[in-house]
Amino acid sequence: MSPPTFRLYNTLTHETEPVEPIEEEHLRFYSCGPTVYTYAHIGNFRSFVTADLIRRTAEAIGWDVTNVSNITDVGHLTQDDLVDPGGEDKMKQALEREGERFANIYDLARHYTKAFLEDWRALNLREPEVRPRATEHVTDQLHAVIELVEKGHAYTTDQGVYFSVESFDDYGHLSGNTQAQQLQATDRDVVEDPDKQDPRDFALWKHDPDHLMHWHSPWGWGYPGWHIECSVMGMQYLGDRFDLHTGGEDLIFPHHECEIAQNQSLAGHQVINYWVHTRFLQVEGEKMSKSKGNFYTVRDLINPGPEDDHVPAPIRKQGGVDPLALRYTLLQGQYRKPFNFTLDTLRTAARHVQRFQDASERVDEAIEANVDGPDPIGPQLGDCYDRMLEAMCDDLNTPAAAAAALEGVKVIEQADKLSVAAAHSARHWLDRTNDLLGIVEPEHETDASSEASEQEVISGDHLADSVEELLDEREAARTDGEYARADAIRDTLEALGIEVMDTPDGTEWQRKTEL
RNA sequence: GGUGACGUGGCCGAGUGGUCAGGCAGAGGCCUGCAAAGCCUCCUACGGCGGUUCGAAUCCGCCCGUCACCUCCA
Repeated sequence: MSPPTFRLYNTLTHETEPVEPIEEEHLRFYSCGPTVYTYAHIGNFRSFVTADLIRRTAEAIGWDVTNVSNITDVGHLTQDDLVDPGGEDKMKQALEREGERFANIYDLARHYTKAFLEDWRALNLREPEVRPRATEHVTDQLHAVIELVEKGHAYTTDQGVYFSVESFDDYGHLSGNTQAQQLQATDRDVVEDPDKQDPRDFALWKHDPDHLMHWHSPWGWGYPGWHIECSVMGMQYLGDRFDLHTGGEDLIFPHHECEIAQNQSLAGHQVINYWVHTRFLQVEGEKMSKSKGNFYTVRDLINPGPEDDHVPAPIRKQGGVDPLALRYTLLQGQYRKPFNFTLDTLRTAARHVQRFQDASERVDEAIEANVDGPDPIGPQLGDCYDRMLEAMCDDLNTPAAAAAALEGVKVIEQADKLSVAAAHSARHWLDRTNDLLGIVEPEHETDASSEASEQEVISGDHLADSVEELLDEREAARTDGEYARADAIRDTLEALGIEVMDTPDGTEWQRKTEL
């Protein structure tokens, strides 16, 4: 069977289109990464998950993938175009807020970069081929700015270098913000540079020798504008024609609009064919914000500290959720639709992820047991996989793909006995499902997770001894028909957070999930 | 005001002209000493008003509503 056609919604054309890579069967794309001035939140990661799913889907249909995903570690102004009287930027603000923790702005950026990469791996995101840092490409950015000036697309003032929007006819194509009056000076500039020629013009370089990060340039000491880094790093690693660019919906304007203007002015032609944008998520029906108490970083949910009291108590009590449950939750909504992140969805996701893991264990045991027999489930699982892939190729329809995956795991659960042949089919399906959706098992070994699991094993063992003792006692009571005593023991265990289940194969127990 | 996305059962969420989504919650049943888990069954919706059609959740128009961007934000 030939693989389905991979289709994605292209913001540039407002249509869902077949993805046709410039190089046959080789998708090359750029993903806008984070500014590393704080911990990334679950909304940030919704966007990175989209990029990851594009990669996985492309790989699943047999394509090669080259992905560039940047780290923005330059402190840009809090207002894009503003020469702030106080010279504040996000990273400087963060440094002032947390001054004692970091020796300087580079320290701060390093810390949050490291944290970001840990979260990235925890959520089973595959590594990009290139992960460039903005600070390591400032010279390249300078060259690009010089070239834009030379080509007549930019001009200098005392305060910096600006891109001349008038020099680029197609400005506004991506966002629809074509009318100049939409960008009134009062809207865009809090402090106007009197020498700016058009209110729509945006900064390529800021003259500011006092900025915490500054570099030498033909226009004196200063730092680059926000938009130029992505243009430069994208074209440096992917060339002046590549396939696709991803980011959050807020980046459509101004960031990507400006990036297109820069790219095409530098290259002289269209550089990127497809633009894919992920919608913001809401939390419990509201915009995520610290003041509403519904603002979650990734680490809030997977590894909350005792003092993180904005994290719901059930999550804190059980020491955080499985990162894959968080990932699975994010798959419950298609990237282009509004998505309401709720505790309820997270709870359900945790249960479903557990089912995949249980099925995976059962399959491994069946392979070990090596019992001869027929394989009645192989074809069903193959069909499930086809539907998953079809759904993913249809503009990353993750809810439909997840539904098909759930059907597959059900097929494995319901199989009475797993012959070794059936188990191999199941193993194959689970592996391919994990390749496509990343929801079965972690693909990275992280220090944090191995430490945590080690601890869990230790405390688990300790707990297990006392639980087993109580269960033996209960079993004895049950055999003697002393059900009142047996139930009392069960109540005791329940109070300890242990759930008891009597199965045909004997009594089993597990930690009750608090969610 | 400009631009864009979206509006499906108690909740989440598939579905682009005529047969089923799926999940969660809820109800009943099987199983169980009783539970739990699991399994089976049930709950049949498409914002409103027009239009096209033999037939519309699905196409068209208008209206209403939600969200987002237009200042940094994924």
